Amino acid sequence: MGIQQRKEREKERRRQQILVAAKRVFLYKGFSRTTIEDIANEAELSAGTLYLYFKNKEELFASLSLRILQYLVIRLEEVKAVMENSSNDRLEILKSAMYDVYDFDTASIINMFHLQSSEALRNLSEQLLSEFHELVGKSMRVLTDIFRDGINAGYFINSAPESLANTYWCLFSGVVLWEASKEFMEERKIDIKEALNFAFDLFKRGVLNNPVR
Amino acid sequence: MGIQQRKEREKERRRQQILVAAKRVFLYKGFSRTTIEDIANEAELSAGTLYLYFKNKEELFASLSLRILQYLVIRLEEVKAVMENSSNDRLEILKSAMYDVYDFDTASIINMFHLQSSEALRNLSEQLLSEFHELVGKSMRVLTDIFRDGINAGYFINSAPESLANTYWCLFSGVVLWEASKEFMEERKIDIKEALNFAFDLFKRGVLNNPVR
Amino acid sequence: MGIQQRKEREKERRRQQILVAAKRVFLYKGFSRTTIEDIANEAELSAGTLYLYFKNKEELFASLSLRILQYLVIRLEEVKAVMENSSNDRLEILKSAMYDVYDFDTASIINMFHLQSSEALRNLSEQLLSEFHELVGKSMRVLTDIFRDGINAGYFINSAPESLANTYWCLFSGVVLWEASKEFMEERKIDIKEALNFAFDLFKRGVLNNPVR
Amino acid sequence: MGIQQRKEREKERRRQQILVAAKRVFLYKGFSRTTIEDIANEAELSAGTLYLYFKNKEELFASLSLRILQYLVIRLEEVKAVMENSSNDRLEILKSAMYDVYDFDTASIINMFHLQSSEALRNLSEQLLSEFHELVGKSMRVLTDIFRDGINAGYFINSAPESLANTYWCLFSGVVLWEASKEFMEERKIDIKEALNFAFDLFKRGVLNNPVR
DNA sequence: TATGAATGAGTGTTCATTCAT
DNA sequence: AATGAATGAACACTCATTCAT
Repeated sequence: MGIQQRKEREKERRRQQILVAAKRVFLYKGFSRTTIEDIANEAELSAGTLYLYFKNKEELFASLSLRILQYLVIRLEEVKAVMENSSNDRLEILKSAMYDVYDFDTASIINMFHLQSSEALRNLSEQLLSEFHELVGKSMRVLTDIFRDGINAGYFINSAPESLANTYWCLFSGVVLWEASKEFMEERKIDIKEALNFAFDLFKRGVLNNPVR
Repeated sequence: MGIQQRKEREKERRRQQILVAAKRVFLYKGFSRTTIEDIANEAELSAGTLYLYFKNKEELFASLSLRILQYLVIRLEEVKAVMENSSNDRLEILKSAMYDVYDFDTASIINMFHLQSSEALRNLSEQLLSEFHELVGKSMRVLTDIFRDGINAGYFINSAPESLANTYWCLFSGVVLWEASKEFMEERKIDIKEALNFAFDLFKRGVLNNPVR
Repeated sequence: MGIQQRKEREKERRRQQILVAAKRVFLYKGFSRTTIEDIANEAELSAGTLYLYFKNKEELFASLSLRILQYLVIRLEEVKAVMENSSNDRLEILKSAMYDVYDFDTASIINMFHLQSSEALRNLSEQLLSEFHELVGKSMRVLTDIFRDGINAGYFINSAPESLANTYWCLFSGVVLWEASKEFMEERKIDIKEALNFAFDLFKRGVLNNPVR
Repeated sequence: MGIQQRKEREKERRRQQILVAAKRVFLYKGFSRTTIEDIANEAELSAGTLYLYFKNKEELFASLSLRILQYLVIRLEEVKAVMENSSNDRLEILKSAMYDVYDFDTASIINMFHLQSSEALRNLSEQLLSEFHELVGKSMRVLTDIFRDGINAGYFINSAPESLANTYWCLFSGVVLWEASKEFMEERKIDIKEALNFAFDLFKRGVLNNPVR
């Protein structure tokens, strides 16, 4: 039925409309200080309507983070797959994947790291927390595989791949959070990519086995 | 006035007592979910009493972060001073200073990065925010000086010292937040120092000009 | 108009379908806790549709009670009529009528007494309240007639027939409510009839003029 | 400490003040339709204050019912004790105890029967429900003992004492609820005692073994 | 100085009812 | 006639903050 499909599409569009609004408000105000009313206003809907699409505020927030994490996992798996047939600079491929994810939904990346690094995590239901944990774990495992492969291929220094993955992740989240925080404190637009670029290059210098110097 | 002084001392001691309690609770529950009552209970005082020592919840929280930042600035300045007369491994000196700060008040370091990286920052008054900003800025400037000195001395790769300082800071905060978050998610005690060590060593490999390999 | 009539019939059937569903849900959840959505689900209709058949939730609830009361009045009038030509045991006839009513729609009887005995009454519109009052009044008047007749015929003790009717009604509602409440509290099926039987027999002993003992 | 005691007394007085207000409002509006604000207004306090004395609305409501039930149990146990040494008319003693309870707190008796007979019961927490159930059970057991004793002493007809107790309780609650309901529907003051008196007398006629007629 | 009772503003969530399709 | 998305009013409950004692 065409009608059926149109309804589906509209329902999905409405969901997106709410997610977009939520993303903006959460980014600006953080989880606790954002009210359902705020989001409803931003989405030009009534507060009650939000509950037709999301069980509660927490799930609305988590949806955003989960979505970006899902995308991250997908991109990382692609990187892993590509790498096996490639002699290209592995860290460049990885970096460009991270940028993809970052560009895909910048606000959500920041929100996600806020969620990960903050008390908001303590507000999540058991269920959502474990979904979150699961996805983060998945990302870390794939990232570890990528680094393991690079070590085995002799490109990277001989070290624990888990630790490399861990450090890479920390660097990424650290830069994103810190630059976002500067953006807020100094009230000016900041180019996070530049800082990411510098950090990743430094990381590369540290991890490559026989850098051409 | 002996009496005057004793009173002062007692007042200061009471302030500390509250700060210690607050630190514990904030670490455990985060800013939003911590109630004044929680802290009062932990400090074995009544809620009203807290307001005799701190203007509000926010200031109480910020005090902790400001204190650790003040200590950080002091230690960084020492590092800077020492470095000028030293041919020792500069990054080892810096690292050991960072560990000092970390050990000095672990809970507050984590709280401070939570504050920096999260919505809590948006709760601060103009006044506190600028104090916070000021101290962070100071730290970054001294850190930048340290790296600039290292570059000039030819130890570090030729690059923008601000960017090195920035990356160093991001790495530090990234590791601390991520490990603290893992501790929460996986409900197990995690050795943050180990992760920090790995990360700093990698950073060192990346930043040294002529590493012995 | 055959079409007209068919439409009428269908409309009435739909109304019944809703009433049946509502009865079940109200019995299980009580008035306040029952949502229109609950009833709609039970009736396999949408929430909006219910408003095509009933002005609001309250009227839907009252309809059930009014229907059972109407049936009660009819049966009581039959009893009254029968009695005038009968020398049978009057209280047995009455009791069997009460059982009829009880069996006719047990859920509604309980709902009706809940309505009568509880706050729900305070929710009714002026209009519905007076309809309800009217029907209850009618029942009581017929019941009073029945007892008056029994007194005049010398079967019952000489006393105010209104009081006998009143007590009879209280006993009936008291037993029904109490047994239904036990059913809920003790989470087991209870035979209300047994308790009713005992109560009515005791009442009979009390009211008969020359009981055979 | 006198101060300590005074505080205790004031605290208790405040609790009573709230209970009195709550009782009035609940009686007038029923549980669901009564808002915390209503009670706060009636008690001339702010809504928040109520939560310093009662965990929630439900517990506030239940407190009233539990209190009257506790009193009922006490009075019934006295009746049971007295009866063993008495040849007085047992049902008169019982009746006068019931009147005592009724007079002790009429509003609460009615509220309690509303609670027992209505959906409000479904709102209670597991904990409160079982307390309620426990007290009601206790009352019924003592009442049963009283009737058993009367049967054994040959005063009452030979029948199941549980059933007598049950019927007595149903009659009591039925009369109270019905008269209270009439009071509401007909908007006039009604003498519940008169109806109770008639009902109890009829019950007595029914239950006595060798009534003087 | 310390208390803790009281406040009242704030917020997530529910749900009866409406109405465009 | 039927739908179900949208509304918005309502409400229980929390908690930072104040202030009389």
